Amino acid sequence: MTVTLADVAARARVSAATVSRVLNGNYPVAEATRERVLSAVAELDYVLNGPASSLAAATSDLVGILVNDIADPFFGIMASAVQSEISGPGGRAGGERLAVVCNTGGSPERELTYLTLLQRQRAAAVVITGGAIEDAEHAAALGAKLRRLTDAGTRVVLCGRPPAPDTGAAALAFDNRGGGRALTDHLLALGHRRIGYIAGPHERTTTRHRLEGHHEALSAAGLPARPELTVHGAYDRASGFQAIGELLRRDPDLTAIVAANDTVALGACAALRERGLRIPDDVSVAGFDDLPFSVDATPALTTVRLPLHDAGARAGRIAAGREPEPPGGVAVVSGELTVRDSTAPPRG
Amino acid sequence: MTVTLADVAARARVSAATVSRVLNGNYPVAEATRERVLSAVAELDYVLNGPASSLAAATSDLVGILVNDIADPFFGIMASAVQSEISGPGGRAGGERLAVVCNTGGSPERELTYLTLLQRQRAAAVVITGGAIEDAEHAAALGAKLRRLTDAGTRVVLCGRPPAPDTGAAALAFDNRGGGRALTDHLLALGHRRIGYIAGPHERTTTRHRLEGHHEALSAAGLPARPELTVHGAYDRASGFQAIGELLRRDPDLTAIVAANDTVALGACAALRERGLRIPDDVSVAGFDDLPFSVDATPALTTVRLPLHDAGARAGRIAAGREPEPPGGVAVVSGELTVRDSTAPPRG
DNA sequence: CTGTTAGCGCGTTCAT
DNA sequence: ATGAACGCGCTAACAG
Repeated sequence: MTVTLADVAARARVSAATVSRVLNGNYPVAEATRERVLSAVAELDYVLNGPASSLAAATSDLVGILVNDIADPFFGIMASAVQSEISGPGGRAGGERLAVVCNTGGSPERELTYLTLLQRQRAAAVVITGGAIEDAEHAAALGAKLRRLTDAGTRVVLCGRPPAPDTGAAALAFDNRGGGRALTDHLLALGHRRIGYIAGPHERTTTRHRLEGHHEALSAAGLPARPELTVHGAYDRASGFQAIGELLRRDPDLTAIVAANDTVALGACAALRERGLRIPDDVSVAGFDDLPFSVDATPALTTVRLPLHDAGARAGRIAAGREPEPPGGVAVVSGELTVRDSTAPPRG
Repeated sequence: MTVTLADVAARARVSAATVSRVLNGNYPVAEATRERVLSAVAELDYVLNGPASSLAAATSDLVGILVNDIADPFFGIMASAVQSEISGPGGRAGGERLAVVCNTGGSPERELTYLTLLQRQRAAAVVITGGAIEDAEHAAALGAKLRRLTDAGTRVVLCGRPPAPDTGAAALAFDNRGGGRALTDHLLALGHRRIGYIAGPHERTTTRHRLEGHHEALSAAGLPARPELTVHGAYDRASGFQAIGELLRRDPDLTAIVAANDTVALGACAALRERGLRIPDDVSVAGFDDLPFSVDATPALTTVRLPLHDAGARAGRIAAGREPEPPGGVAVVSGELTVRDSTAPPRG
């Protein structure tokens, strides 16, 4: 029925082992036989059996990518970059590696489930994107799982997430704290003193670090902490939209809003506009990430640019073994304050 | 070294076959032994060997998703939806299926390469998103490849692409022509007569169909064809930005612009603003797709809403065998004209 | 440089 | 309801 290695071997009048060697290109094979094999492959329209190959070799060409949601450009950009860099030397026949994208929805359970599924597939590597969930129990379970993966030879790279010590995983961590601080420093320098903060979900490192940066800036400026000016919500547009109502109720004289990310910021902008408030004349707004649409918002959004593509590409290369891990297994990736038109000095 | 079925069997004092049956849940197993097996699995921290399982069963739990670029929300949204629907009954141990996302970059060669790679993996199904490339040679090669896949038992679903007759592939085709026509009809009804069109790349069904809809509307209104008012470019922001310069040079008195999609439209808006033209006062602009950011553009973008999530979800269910194929293997998915603030009657 | 020999770990008959 | 035996298709020693 289906063509196998043996069929190709027979056609090319060599042994199956030789065909395998030609296909994987790892052993020296005489040019003449090589060509004979390749034409037999072409003539029979032979396609290697991946599962059989992976079984025998005890490793696959699959690279897992864990994301919260691939529909969110924040993750889409990283996943795309990872995918573009994972193929190359080291892979099986042809060096092509396949990206298995797993939407965790930010759920700890699904994160673990997908890691088990990737372990089952004997994935060559796993890239985990996005911030971590700060829950001791989950952290322990995740750490154990990562260790089992790395022990089994799966390369694990954390992209945009703090290091996981003693797991064997490499980490490219975003400097969310520094970015958060730079953003609030910018608003402070413009003269803002009443700043509302729309934070992400509780218990996520990304949320906490960005918020800590905000607080650092405030306290460095000698401003008192005003916890009532921080509201939490999801990393989505609706959250930003709703938060404006709450924040304005708590302090109608806010002159600036910092959002957890650009998507939230856009929701906030929409809510402000709906109330007849002008940006940045009445209220300044800042985001985080610098997603592609942020430059096209009106006014163009002040934000912190995260090199999502570059970080993803590097994670992909590390996952593919094409680039060494960063020294100590950890590299910090900085964001860059990107001032545009949505922030300006407060009125008066 | 690594725990195998046999180890679990020994621990549970049953045969390997029984363990397999428990894990796959396809055969009746006594409740008592079932529990014994499951606790042995837990105690030994056993993880099924996917490649071995796939080899023996001659099928895998992998579902391929071909996209132009997963970083583009147009594809990200569909891929996310596919992914959310592919798990469930019919899959191996646990029913969990994994999504293999392949960025083709719109290249015919990579499209074929990835299909071969998925064939190699014995993928359970393949979902191909986005428009097709109109090249006879490639169409033939692709058709042959699809037929080989379906013959081998891989379910193939085209999502947002016209049917591929005689390949065994199901198709959910977007009504790009109807959407394109509705959009231009809308502009015509507003009174526009000089309409520029920024089309996508040549040789793509999506480009051609949207453009044909545009021409249908013009000719139904008795307007002469003005080929010089159509420029082609990529489906990206830069293309829209550049096209404005070209179109305005060809006719400085254009009152409306139709873009290949929302991303292109945003680039066009930026270029218009840069020239001091106001939208929609001086020039109306319309997009296509209704991506999430389009409602937040200022002014909010008039566009044709494509149910990307729903279409992807349906494609996922069909791929997973959880929903029957549409009658005749083809379903047309309509877009919905969504009028917002970027279009208005021309001045004067 | 090439052939021979063993498995890789699991699913699936066929018995019982 | 359970076990024994075989084979899925390939890679990796080991010879030569």
